[in-house]
Amino acid sequence: MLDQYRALVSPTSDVLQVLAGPGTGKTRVITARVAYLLCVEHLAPEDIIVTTFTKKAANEMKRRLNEMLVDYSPKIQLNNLFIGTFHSICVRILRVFGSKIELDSRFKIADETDSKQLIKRVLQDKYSDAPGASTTLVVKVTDKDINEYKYFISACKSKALFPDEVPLDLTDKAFEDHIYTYKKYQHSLRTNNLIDFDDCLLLAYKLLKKYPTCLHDIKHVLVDEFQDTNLVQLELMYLFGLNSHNRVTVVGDPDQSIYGFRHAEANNFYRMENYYVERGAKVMKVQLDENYRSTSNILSFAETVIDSKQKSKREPKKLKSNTKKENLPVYFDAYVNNKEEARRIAEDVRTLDYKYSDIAILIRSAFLSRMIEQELIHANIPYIIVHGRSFWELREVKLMVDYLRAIASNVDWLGYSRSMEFVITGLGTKSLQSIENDFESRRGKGHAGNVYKIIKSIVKEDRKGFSTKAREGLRKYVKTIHKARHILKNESKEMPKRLNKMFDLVVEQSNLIELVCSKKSKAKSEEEARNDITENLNELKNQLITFAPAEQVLPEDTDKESERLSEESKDSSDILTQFLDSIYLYEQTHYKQSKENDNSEGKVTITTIHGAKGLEWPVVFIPGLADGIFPSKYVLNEPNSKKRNATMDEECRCLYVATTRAKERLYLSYFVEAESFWQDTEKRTVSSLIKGRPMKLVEKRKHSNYGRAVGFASANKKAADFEKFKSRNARMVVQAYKEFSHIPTAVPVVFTTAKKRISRITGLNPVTGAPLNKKVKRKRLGMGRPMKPYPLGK
DNA sequence: TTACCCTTTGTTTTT
DNA sequence: CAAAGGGTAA
Repeated sequence: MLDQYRALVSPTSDVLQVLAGPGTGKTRVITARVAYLLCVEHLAPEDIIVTTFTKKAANEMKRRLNEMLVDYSPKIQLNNLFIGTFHSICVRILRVFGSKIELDSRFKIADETDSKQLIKRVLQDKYSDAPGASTTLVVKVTDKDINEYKYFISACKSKALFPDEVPLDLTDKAFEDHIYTYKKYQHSLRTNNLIDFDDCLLLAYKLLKKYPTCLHDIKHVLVDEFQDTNLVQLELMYLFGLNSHNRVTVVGDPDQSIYGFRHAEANNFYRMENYYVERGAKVMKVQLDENYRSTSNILSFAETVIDSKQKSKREPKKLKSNTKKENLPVYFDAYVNNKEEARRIAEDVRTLDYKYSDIAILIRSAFLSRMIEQELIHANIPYIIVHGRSFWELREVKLMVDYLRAIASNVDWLGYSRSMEFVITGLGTKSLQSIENDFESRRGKGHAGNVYKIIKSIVKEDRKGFSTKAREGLRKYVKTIHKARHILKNESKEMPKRLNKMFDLVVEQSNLIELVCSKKSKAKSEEEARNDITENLNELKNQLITFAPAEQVLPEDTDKESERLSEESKDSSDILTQFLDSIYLYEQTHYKQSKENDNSEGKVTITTIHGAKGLEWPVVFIPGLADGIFPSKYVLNEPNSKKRNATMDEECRCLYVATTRAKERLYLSYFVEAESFWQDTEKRTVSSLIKGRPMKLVEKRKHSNYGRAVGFASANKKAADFEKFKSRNARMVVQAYKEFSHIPTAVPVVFTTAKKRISRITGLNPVTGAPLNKKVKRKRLGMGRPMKPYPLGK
């Protein structure tokens, strides 16, 4: 408590670093500090920048501030507080001042799919432009290539390096090639008037470096979760604080740094200290180590997870537990397979004397939720699952968002091309290519370029080179866009109503539901697929019409701006643009709930560990503690030992974060074998994160219903017979042929999935032999994103 | 040039 | 199971 107070009133003219272990009241300190700045130092809300890790954290902080200040000084306009993620703050700055660095302020944010698509295109062009390349031979660009370049580019951007500034790496033979690709990629982003995630930061950095006075009013900068900042973000923090004589407060915990894969560097704590000391500023450090959250058993266990290697590198820190709860042991269990594990968790959840909302299941990877959901449903336990991105990557949702992009912009080629390709039959690769060439050549000649106009003229002039079908489709497409824009401008109605009408029109005119339905697999009945799609679209519509744009307004750039904004009806396109921004900045969260009914018991939470950051529950389950899962197989298979050690340390910290979410009860477990439809089963061993740790605090439970894998031995024997066949399909066919020989079936000539084949030939269920007409009810399980959700272009 | 059928292949974490 | 890639018929 004393430490918290010291942090709070530390002189605001000094730089302040708060090193706050888990559960030590970090959020409380940073919120109180903001309140202090507002009330005691009388700073205006709009003169304070607060960066948080997520939008949710920002809202939570606003809520707490409001609570604190509502009686004391209700006049303070909290809505003017400059608060949000680094990304969203930077986007807001760029929308206003972007023109100073030749950025069209109507830019859109490119998501992962967009940027991969563009990189793919750049690579393809590079290969076909190469001397001696055959014009007919299409070079295959693999996903692996794309990811490699993407990673390289992202790493550069995270270090605030533009293509010309990347230091020459003589050890890297492909260096020039990488830089070339980086350059070309930037160029193609600009052509589409897109900026990618990293650009949000990089371009804001470029802008502020050149014109630091854009933010001349800022009097204090606060950064939460500082351990997860990367180099650009650090540089941005310096720039934000430039006009306030380095009045900066950062809060974080190096032990909880789990975003290294995003180029975050906990080292920033030291970098920052040196930077300010060199500039003659005084750097105050406050360490919080009194834990108000967890029992001492949980804390001691957590410390053993992170202990050994990492601790020697930094100042020792020992958390002291300050809670009066009963000090229960940490439980650790092994199960035969993931189904048994999930079943046991469900049983525990049901029998524990806690509200469901007090219980969380934290998983390393999203796909692990599937089995757990299944068993929770089976046990009739309500749950809520925090979807990261999967909802936004559903086909129908992405498609609709692409439509919205096309409506909001005339130059968003990716939005146009993807929605057109999907919706218009008869319009294929070549037709799209010719439109794109047209667009790019016009853009090159100094014109702004306008996809909308181009397709409109194709329709009007009956341009050659397109089939009748394609032209008819285009005509309808243009009409839909036109009508949608018209509805948005109709000022006699309120905005939500306009949006609603516009949305319905697009869905209806594009025949979107039927189209998506026909391309979905036939595993579900058609009616059900249609219901799913409609439901998802309704969810999207709901998000759109209830969307409230951020209120914080930056002072307008008085230089020139706004002439071109005036031609487009500002508010309607603005709201779409802002909505799209919020989607691409991951500010829109989507929850999936097991059931509508809201009993007082609440719901169990399922989330990834990364998504659990900053949260706490009385009861926490951490399943899947087996090598290959947690730590993930990518870490274990990393050939470069230096990298492997670094990522392994990060896995340790990840488990540290997970365990310290628990207040009273902590259940750890793992399984030997996973049940999965398509993956060959593989035996697993205890996670090396656990193995070898002092386990005196841990208790293994004796179960009455320790599960068994059914028919495991015989399955193995059979599988051995099929070894000689190379493909899995071949194995399946042979296996099915043997196993289902009681069903009258022909020897499969073509290798189709065996079960599909048999059911098609016999009209019988391949497993039971029963006639095939019962429709099985199924729910979409799992919060993992749909695997590769959307066509990545040709 | 596009549509369609078949085969192969595939799960980290996220602003 | 779900989606991408490859081949071929129309």
